[in-house]
Amino acid sequence: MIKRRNQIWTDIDDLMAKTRTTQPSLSPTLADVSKQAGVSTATVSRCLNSPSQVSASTRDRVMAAVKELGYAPNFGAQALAAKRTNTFGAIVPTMENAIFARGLQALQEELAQHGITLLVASSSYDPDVEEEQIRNLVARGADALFLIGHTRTAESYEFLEKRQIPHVVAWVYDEAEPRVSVGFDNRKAMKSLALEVLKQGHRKLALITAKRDRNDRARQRYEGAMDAVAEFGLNARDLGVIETTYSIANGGDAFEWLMRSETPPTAVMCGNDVLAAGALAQAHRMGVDVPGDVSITGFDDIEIAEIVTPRLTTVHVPHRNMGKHAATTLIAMRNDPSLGESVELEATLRLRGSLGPAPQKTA
Amino acid sequence: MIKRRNQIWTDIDDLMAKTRTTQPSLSPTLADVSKQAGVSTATVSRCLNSPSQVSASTRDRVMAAVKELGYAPNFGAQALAAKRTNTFGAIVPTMENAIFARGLQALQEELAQHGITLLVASSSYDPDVEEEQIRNLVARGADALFLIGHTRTAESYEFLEKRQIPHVVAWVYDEAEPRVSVGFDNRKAMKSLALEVLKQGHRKLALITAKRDRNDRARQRYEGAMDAVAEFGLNARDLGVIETTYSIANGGDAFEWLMRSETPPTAVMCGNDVLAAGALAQAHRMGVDVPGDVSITGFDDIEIAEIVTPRLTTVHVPHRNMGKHAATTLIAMRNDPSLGESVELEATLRLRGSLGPAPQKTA
DNA sequence: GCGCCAAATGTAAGCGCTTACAATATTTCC
DNA sequence: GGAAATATTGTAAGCGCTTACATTTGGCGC
Repeated sequence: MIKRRNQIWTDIDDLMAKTRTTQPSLSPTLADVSKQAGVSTATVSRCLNSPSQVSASTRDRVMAAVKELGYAPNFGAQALAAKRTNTFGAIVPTMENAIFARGLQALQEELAQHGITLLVASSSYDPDVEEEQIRNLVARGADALFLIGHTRTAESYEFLEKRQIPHVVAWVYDEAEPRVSVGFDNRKAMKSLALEVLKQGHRKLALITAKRDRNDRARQRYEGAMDAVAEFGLNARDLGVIETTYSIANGGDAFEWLMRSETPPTAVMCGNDVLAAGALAQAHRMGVDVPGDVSITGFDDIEIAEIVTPRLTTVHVPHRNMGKHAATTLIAMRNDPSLGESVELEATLRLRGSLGPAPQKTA
Repeated sequence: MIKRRNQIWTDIDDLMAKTRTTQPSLSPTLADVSKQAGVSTATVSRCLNSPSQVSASTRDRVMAAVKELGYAPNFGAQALAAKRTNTFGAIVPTMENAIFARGLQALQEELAQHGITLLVASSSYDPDVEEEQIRNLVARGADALFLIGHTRTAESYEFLEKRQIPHVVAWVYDEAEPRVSVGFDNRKAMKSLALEVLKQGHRKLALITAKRDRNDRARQRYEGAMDAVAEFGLNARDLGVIETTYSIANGGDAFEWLMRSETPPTAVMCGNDVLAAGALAQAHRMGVDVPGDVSITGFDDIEIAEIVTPRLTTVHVPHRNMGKHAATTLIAMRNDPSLGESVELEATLRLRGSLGPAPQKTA
C-alpha cells in the first residue's frame, strides 16, 4: 500500500517536473516570471507596482516575460502580503431595478479612475442579509464600504467599528446621524412633493410605501408627507398608508386595494417609481384615468418614470452625484479615516403628467 | 538618527505587545482563535471546514472562541492555501437595466444553495472590457465563469483555455458552437416574432438593433427577422435596419429617424425591450398612435414590457431557467470539466397591445 | 583611479490559511 | 491486559505575493 502510494508520488513529481520544463505553467506566478526574466521576484514585483524604482532595461525584460507568460497577479496573495486590496465594496438593497444602478455606475467609474475595483452585493432590503454581505465583503478584503441608509443591525455597526472599516452611507442625509453620509433629505423632498400635490386641491391622499421599520428612507419620506399634510391643516387620517415590498406587482395590488376602498384617494403617492409604475399600470387595467380620476406620484426619477404614460411626477434624486461624492469621500477616508465628511445634495421635483388637479366632487 | 529610529521601533513593539494582551485583535486570525481555545490552528481549521473530524468537546470550545473573538476567515489566505474559493464569477453586458437581472438572481440563488458566492461584473457590451473582467475575476479566484453570448476576443478564449476555467455561455444556443451554452435560439425566436408581424399585414418593417459585429444575440435576431422576411417573399430592403446602442434614449432617437424617413415602416421591431420602450415613448411624444399608425415589438420580456402603454409584444426569454441551469452546469463542470453539456431552452412569444394590423394604405 | 552616494537589485521574512504527515489518545478485540 | 486499529490532535511546509533591509552596481567629483 505504502509502496504504491510512494510510487504515485514519484509519478506526480515526475509529471510536475516535466510540466515545469516543457509547458508554460497553468497559472504563472511571480517566480515564473522572475526566472524567465532572470531577476529576483522582488524586482518583478517592483516592476509591476512601482516601475520608477526599476531601471528601464530590466523593466523591459520583465514586462516581456510577463506578457509572454500571460502572468496575472494572484489577488489573494497580493492582499495577504500587502494588507490592502484596492477593492471597495458596495451593498445595495436591490439590483433588480434601476434605483441604485446609476449611482453604482458613477461610484464605480470614479473608483476605477483611482485604480480601485468595486465589488457589489445586494441585501434584498434585509438587514440580516446585509450584515452577512458586509462580513463577506470585508473578508474578501474590501478596504472601504458603500452602504445605503442608516438602518442596519447593531452587529453590523459593531463589526464596522471593530474592524475600523471606512464606510459611507448614501441615499440619506440626516444631520442627527453621526455617520458620514452622502445624500439628500428624504423628508424634505417628500414634503415638497406632497405640498405640490395638496396645492392641486387633493385632500384625500394615500401613500404606498416600503416597510418603514427597516428602511429609514421610507420612514423619512412618510414623515415628509405627514409634514405637508399637517401644514395644510389636515390630519393623519387624510393620508392613508399602505406598506408593501417594492415591486411593480405590489404597487399594482396596493393601488387596486386603495381604489376599491370606501373612500378612494384622489392622489396616490408612492415611495418609489417602481411602485408608482405598478400603480399606473394597474390604473390602466382598471380603466381609471390618470390624472383625470386620480393622480399618481413616484420617487427616484429612474428611467421608467419617463416612459410610462402619462409620465410620472416624481422626485429627482442625485444618483450620479451621490456615487461620485461617495467615491471621493471613501478614498479620502481610506487614506485618513478622520477625513470623512457628510455632504448634502439636492433632490428636486419633476412635475410631469401623472399629477393633475383633484377631480371636482360630483357626488 | 538611527538611535531615534530604534526608539520608535521599540515603542511600536511595546504598543503591539500591549495591544495583543489587552484588547482583542482588530481582525482576529486563526492563530488568535487557536490560542484562545487552547488548540492548534489545524484543529480550528478543521472545526470550521470538516467538523466531523473533531471531537464534540473540542469543537464546542473552538466555536465559542470563534464567536467571542468575532473571527471570520481571511478570504485571500484561504484561497491561497486551499486553491479553491467557492466563488464563481458572472460577467454580463450591463447592469443598468433588468435584462440580465433575473437571470443573475436565479444563478445566484442556485449557487448559494451549494455554498458558492457569485461575483458579478459588467462589460458595457465591450469585448475588451469583458476580457479585462475575465482576468480580474479569475485573479480573484473565480472557480468558474458565467458569460453572455459567444462573441468575445480571441485572447479571452485563449485565457480561459489556458487556465482551464470552466465556463458556460448563456443567452444563446447555437448547435454550431462547440462551447457549453445554456440558452435559446435567438434566430428562431426572432423569426417567429417577425412572422407574427408579417401575418398582421405589415410589409414595410424596420429593425432597431445593437451593433451586430460584437454581439451574436443581435446578429442572430437580425438573421431571424431576415428569415421571416424571405419566407414571405419580400427582399432585404423591406427590412430597414438601424444599429445603435441599447438604451431608452437611443431607441427613441432611432424610432424618430425611422418615422421621419421617406417611407416610414408600419412595424418597428426592436432588438430588446429597452429600445422598444424608448421607441414607444418617442411615439407618444410624436403623437404617433401605437399600434394604429405603427406597431412596435421588443425582445426579452422584462418588467417594463408590461407597464408601458400599450403593453409590448415581445419574446419571453427564459431568464430564470437559464440562470438555474447554468448554475447546475457550472457546478458539475467544476467537479469534472468533461461534464458540461449545452441545453436549449424555449423562448416564447408574448403577443400584446403594441402589435396590431398594418394600417390601410390611404395614400 | 579612488571614495562616496545614490540607484538598482537581491534576500528572506512573513501575511493567514490548509493539509500531508507525525504523534498521541482512545477503542476494540483476543 | 495488551496489541492493533482508529479517532483525534499537533507540526510544519508551503500557497504567491510584498517589502524592510542588505548587498551590489554605477556615476561622479577630484
